[in-house]
Amino acid sequence: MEKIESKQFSAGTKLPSENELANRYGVTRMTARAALSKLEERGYIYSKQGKGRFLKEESMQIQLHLTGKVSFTEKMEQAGYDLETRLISCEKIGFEEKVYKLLNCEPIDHVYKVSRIRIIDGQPMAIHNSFVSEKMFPDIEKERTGISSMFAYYRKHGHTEFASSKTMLGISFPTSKEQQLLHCQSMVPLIIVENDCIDAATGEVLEHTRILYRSDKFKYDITM
Amino acid sequence: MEKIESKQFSAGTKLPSENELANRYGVTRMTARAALSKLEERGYIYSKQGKGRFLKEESMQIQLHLTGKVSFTEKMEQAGYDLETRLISCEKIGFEEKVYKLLNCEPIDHVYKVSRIRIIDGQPMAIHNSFVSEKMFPDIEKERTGISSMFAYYRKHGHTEFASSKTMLGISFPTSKEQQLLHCQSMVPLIIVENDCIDAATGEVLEHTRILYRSDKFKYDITM
DNA sequence: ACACAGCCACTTGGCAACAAGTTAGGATGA
DNA sequence: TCATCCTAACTTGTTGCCAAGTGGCTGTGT
Repeated sequence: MEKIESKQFSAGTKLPSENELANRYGVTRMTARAALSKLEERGYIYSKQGKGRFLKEESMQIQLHLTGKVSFTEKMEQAGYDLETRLISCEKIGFEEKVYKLLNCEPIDHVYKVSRIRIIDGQPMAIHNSFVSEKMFPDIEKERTGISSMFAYYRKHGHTEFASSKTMLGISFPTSKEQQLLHCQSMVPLIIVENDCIDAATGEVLEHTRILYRSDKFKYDITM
Repeated sequence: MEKIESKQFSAGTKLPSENELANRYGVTRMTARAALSKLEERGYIYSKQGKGRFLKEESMQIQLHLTGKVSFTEKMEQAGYDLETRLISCEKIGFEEKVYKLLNCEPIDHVYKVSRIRIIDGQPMAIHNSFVSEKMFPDIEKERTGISSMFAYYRKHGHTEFASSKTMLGISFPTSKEQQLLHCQSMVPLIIVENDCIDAATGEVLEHTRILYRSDKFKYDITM
């Protein structure tokens, strides 16, 4: 039904009005409205009352090697992007069986969630969540505001070599909070990548990470 | 706004009616309707006029190692799933610069698109598109109906060892045709994996593949 | 006591009229 | 001639009412 949009014009060109689309395709205005709303929720167009609907400019897609060992920061700086990482929150979380198990924690242990947002060329692109146990890093509560790079933080605690566990990829949609942080609509899929960071020397699990990427901003390279 | 659904009941439990939701959250019925429609388009719920809205049963997610070298068929049979692959179409395509370039073809050459659907335990899960040049396989037109496994077809033509090129991953939404084939709603994201299959001996590009996975049916393992 | 028809309350689906914002053009007046 | 205001014709946004489908309850006749 919304095959009209596949013609893919560019820039801020104006779309036909609801009534025009309805007449042209022999449907009611409500049907045309629903189709256009879908496009709006996917982030392809925007609408202004009294004016019309317009195509958003297509933002470039950044190529990202998902399976690599290099850190996100290094990848982006190496590719010449202006990356800023901002701390959103660092809070104790309630009991989550999955995370606790991965960190070898009991229900009475405390686990912190360190949330940071990745901003590239002024655009928020991903949310990086690190789950860290207080058991492993007792000073996490005090250090909370000063954390910029997790790797730097771990090095300060004597961990030098890192390894990665099995990494899983899934798709989800942003919560309203995540929509605000990422400046995106409710129907923009997020790519969720989860794995653990392990101290290569001792085998200890340092953190569990859950990264939420805006699926429309990246082209993911998963070559082995 | 649709945070109510995150409570995640299970099975075919009935949801509160539009009016009840509207009253409870102090919004209009249209707003509640819009939120519920989103959930319906994502494939989480279904609605019956006169009865109400109900949760769909959550279908299991199949774990799939995306970066592996083993073929999809082998992966699934090894894991004990009942996999059926059905040929949808095998047609000449118009000129597409990207595909033609990858296959080392000129605009006058003919390229075929072999479309097959992967059905696991009776449920359509993925669409597998192979782009093959007539230059490389002159009998493709005649063989079109008899193709079940692409690898078997290539072996018949003397190619024995295969390699894979760079593999790219992206997200998209299904066209109405793809919705029919995959039995899914319009807002179910598809994971698109693209790469080339190369004859390891000669280095020739045999095919370009574009696989469309239903994102809600798989958990993807991208461990290196 | 039981069968059945009709009615009512509830559900989702759909539509039509209205509201609100924008723009362009023409009438009016200095 | 030019500035200003008003109106009309568009756009999207919102509201309310009615249609259609379902199930349960009740009254009525046998």
